[in-house]
Amino acid sequence: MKPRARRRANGGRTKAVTIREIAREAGVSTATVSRVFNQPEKVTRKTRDSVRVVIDRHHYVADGLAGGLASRRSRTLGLVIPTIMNSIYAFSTQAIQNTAQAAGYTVLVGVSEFSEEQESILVHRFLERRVEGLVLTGAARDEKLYEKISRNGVPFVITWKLTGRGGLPSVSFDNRRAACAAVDHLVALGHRRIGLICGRTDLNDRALDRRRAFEDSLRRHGLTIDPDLIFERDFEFVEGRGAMHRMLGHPRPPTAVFCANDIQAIGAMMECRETGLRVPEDISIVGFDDLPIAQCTTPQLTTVRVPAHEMGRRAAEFLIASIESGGPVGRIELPTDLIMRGTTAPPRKFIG
Amino acid sequence: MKPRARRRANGGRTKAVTIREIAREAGVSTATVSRVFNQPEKVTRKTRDSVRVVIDRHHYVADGLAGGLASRRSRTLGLVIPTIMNSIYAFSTQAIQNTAQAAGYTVLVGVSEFSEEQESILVHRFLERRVEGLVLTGAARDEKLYEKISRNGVPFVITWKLTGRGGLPSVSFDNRRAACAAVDHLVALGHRRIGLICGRTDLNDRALDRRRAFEDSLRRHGLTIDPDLIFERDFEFVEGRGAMHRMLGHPRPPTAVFCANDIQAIGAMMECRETGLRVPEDISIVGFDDLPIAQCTTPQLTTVRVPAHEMGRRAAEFLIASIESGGPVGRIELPTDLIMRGTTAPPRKFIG
DNA sequence: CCGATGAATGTAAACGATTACTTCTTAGGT
DNA sequence: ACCTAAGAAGTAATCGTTTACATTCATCGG
Repeated sequence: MKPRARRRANGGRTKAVTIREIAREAGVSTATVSRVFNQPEKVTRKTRDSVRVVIDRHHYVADGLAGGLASRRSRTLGLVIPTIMNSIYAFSTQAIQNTAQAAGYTVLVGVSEFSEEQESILVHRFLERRVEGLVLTGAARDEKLYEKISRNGVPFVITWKLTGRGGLPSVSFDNRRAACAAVDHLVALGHRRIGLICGRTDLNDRALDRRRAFEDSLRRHGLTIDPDLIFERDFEFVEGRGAMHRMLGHPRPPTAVFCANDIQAIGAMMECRETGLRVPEDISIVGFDDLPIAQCTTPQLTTVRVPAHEMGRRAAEFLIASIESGGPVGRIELPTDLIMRGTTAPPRKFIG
Repeated sequence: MKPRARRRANGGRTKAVTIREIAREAGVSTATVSRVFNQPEKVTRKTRDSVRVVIDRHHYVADGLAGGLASRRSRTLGLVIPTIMNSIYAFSTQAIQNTAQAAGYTVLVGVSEFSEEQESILVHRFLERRVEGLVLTGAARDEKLYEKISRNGVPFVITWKLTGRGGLPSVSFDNRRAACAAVDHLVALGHRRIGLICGRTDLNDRALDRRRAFEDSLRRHGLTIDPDLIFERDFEFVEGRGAMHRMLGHPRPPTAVFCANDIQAIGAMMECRETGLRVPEDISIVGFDDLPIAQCTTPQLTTVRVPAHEMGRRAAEFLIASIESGGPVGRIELPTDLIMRGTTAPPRKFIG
């Protein structure tokens, strides 16, 4: 007859008070207490106040798990982003959070670290938590995951990557179109030998789109694509810097470099400065994202502005509308802008 | 007799399959299905496999709300950070996520935007979701919130701010000690007129600690504290830049500036460069945080390295240990390092 | 061959809310 | 004074799991 261990999972901390206890002490039914929270207008002021007193006295917090189970609503959205380290995702995440919060939803954020497996695990966890909608980043994932999400009746929307018409739902700008604008700008300035620094295209379909656009644009203008001038690296200043270092070591270095994100672009600029090259006189650089820091470099970075904030907001709005109306999620294309600042100019020979 | 609307909250999307249905189709009891998920070793391989087949066929995902309710475990941690925009929080958040995930917990991230009210709302939501532990940022909040958290039996730990011994639980470095090291360094180099750029101390007790340490250090060295050289600004490059601009416009500008975070420090450096001032020959700058970008500026930024990653990891470990043992959370002080790089040097007059 | 042992599985009572329905009040119209 | 309608509050079934306890069954030492 060993003494039954009383310690529960929460370590003996007691959390006894339930809606029943509140109801008892307030002298009402549990239904009334529930109404005080969810439809206060249906309860007399007098009753409401007396219930609230008891609630406050106990610091009572209703159990959302039980509530969600009973009401079949979790008021939760799931968001999967590839990394939390690149601040560009912070903008869309922020926007989603704000929009969701305003509509009474909470956002679960998951970081996949560019791993499809990780992502799949996160989605599964979100589904377990009965998220009512899902915001995904990019579209590169096994068909089965979409199947699983759908089978569980959860609407979703893809961001940061525009899906084809009639395909999966998405709210995004077009990576190809945006990257194309950047490269075209360099070509228009007279550059003929252009390098590329981008993310790893095997892990990141946005990077792939941008690389493809880069190559297409070069081809379209009749320029050669030199694999020696294409670098796929992680999103770190040092990686951009390292890539630029190798590019400058090339026997025929480029006169311009398109960096598919600002982090790498700034790393590349740093390397140029270190090497004694002037930007844009000796070499032009275009970034992508338009992070706040792009305006703080010297010279200021020419870059592609992506509507991260608006994308997040509209994706969330779209999803919430779908949840509440039961309708399908559609497809929205957002525009991007090439912001011409100080890191691009015609190549040397064109000036002299 | 209007036709009863069938549309449910999820918009008619059907999610019918429950553990009961799985059990029925697999020809076992719900208990066995539950065990296949939670204690697979207690189920025969044969049974297990046949249950798994049914699960896969239906893309069945167990309802975590019901599970959590029944088991009284949510396997969830709550994390409140002031902003998602400053990447320094990304490091600790990342570490917390990883640690939690490895231990089987999911992290709910809430962004308070430096608002105490927002924070209070987030904590309430987390409590509703039955988080088993809470990681807070800073210690400046109404006593009642701690009371509420405790009354709900949830252990918590404070990060980014070291609490007094015997007080609230925390895992952090000491902001004052760290800031002090930075200022002492400048004084040791011979600087006598030193400026400060920091966050808004009315919203941010970490910024307050750093400002206090700055003032204490100056006082200790017998230097005057000139309010004209103290700027409290938001964490943006442009804000650091603006503050530096005003500082340089002062009739007696400082020979060194301590920036209580790297973002503002880099903004300040940019302004110096723009004005034609050389760093560190004309003016010294010390940052705080040691963001990756600090190594990519020219010259590299002298700054205080904070153990963001380790802090996150240990805070999560500490919390999880407390959850699982039922013991209290304690207090851990982590060390910081002053990383001397290229933005600090003796003031002009000391060289000549 | 028997009872004990232990592993595998089943039974059914929680878990703590929500909410469709029912009951009870009260006010107003006639 | 009576009937009705609307508003307030209560009753109790339900949500989909987990898990303590019960049951079944095969194995094994004696």
